[in-house]
Amino acid sequence: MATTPAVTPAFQMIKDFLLREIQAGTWKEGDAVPSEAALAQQFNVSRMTVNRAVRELTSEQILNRIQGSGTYVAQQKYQATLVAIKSIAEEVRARGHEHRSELHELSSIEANESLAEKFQVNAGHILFHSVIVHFENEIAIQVEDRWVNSALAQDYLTQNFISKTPNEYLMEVAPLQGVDYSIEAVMAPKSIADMLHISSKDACLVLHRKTRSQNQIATIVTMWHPGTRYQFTGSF
Amino acid sequence: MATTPAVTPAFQMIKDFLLREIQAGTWKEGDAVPSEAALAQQFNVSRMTVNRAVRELTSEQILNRIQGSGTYVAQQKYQATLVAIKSIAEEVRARGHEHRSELHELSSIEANESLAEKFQVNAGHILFHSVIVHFENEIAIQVEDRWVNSALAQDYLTQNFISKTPNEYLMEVAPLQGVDYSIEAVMAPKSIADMLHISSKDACLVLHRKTRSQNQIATIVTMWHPGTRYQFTGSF
DNA sequence: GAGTGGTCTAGACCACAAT
DNA sequence: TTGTGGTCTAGACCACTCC
Repeated sequence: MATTPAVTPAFQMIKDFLLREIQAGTWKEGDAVPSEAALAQQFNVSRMTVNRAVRELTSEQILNRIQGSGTYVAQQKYQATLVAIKSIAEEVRARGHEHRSELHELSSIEANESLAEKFQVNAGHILFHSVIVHFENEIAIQVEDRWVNSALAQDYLTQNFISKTPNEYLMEVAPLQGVDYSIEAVMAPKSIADMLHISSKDACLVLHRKTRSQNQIATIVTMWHPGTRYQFTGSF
Repeated sequence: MATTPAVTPAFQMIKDFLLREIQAGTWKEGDAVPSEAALAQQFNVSRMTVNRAVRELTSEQILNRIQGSGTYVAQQKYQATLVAIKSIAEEVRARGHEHRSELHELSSIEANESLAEKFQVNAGHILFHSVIVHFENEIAIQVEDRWVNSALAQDYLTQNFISKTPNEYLMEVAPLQGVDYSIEAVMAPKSIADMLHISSKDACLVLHRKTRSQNQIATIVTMWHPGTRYQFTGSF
């Protein structure tokens, strides 16, 4: 399944190259990437081959092209879909509000059977666990209960989650491959209700999310939101 | 050769042609469309130009290509994203369960100011209103409270919503242009709780959705789900 | 005017499917 | 073996942007 074809087409190699360099930060959002002519020379292929690579990346919204001007790295697409990979801190700040977080737990633990199964690792595999409460203008809006695969984020424990959220840190060290999620409404358990400063009879909007990176399960997160003051929105 | 002063590029004309013929039913799902060589001859263009048209339609999931075999019309595929435009009936049946619905209200009404604003129409504009409860294996899973723009679905009131859900009907008469949605968790109001056969203290997962079609607001729907037995899931 | 992307050609060789 | 798609070339002309 994961076997690479014996021969990768030239246009694909160019796409891979561009994606790699963008990921590596060689060109940042808004920067111009090399012209078709330059890439054609660099890869020793015809311009049409480069054109295909760049055109496809453009249709994938990785690049923007402006005729007569050049090709540029597109703005990172704020996850179009509902389940924002975008950090909650960013979201709050985007609304012009103040974001603050409280770290309630940060630990390392050997996976028991249940966790090991969820992460598709062996029992005993080291996992990191953090519990953080996020505030918007001093009002609690999210409890983030996160499990992290140590194989993908060795120094998770030494992070300072007050200035940089786990999301922001993990996006850096483990490029996202895919996401599974589910959303449900439940009554808040006492522990969660306390952290959110709501009654345990109140409805919570709960987002479960599992992210994959480098063909492993990277994180499993449960986010609890007070139903009365939080909602997911989106459009397409 | 004679450079075409084409306002529309040749590859785009070929895409349009194929889309039109598929829409018209010339080729149905699974049917083979003409080969690249045949299209090149028909449009008097080079094979590469046809290739681009067909390749793009393939990446748009309109067509499937099988090397050595041919190009085929793909299966119509519905919204992959979370907020399924897919009807709940279809979803339930896909799980191998029985779907049943109860019509609790079906009426025509002149928009008051609030509704008129939401629909971006004048006050007094005719709107249709339906309230339907959906059951999965005789367990209530959704209350669907729907407002419909009469301009886009004149015969909404004469539909038999037991055999065909509003969703299914509307998808036919008003091709979807876009969707806005939000999801929240709330305590069930008494009227909703009764229809779902839950306690009014229970958490409900509520999906608000506004669809656009033909540059108008087509429908505004609120879907109430018992939090304990319903969740949204997805991946990307 | 130089540089960029947008499009197109008329061939070519290959891998794969159907026969 | 024939027909199909998959890829690629080495040019070309055009529209547009930027200097």
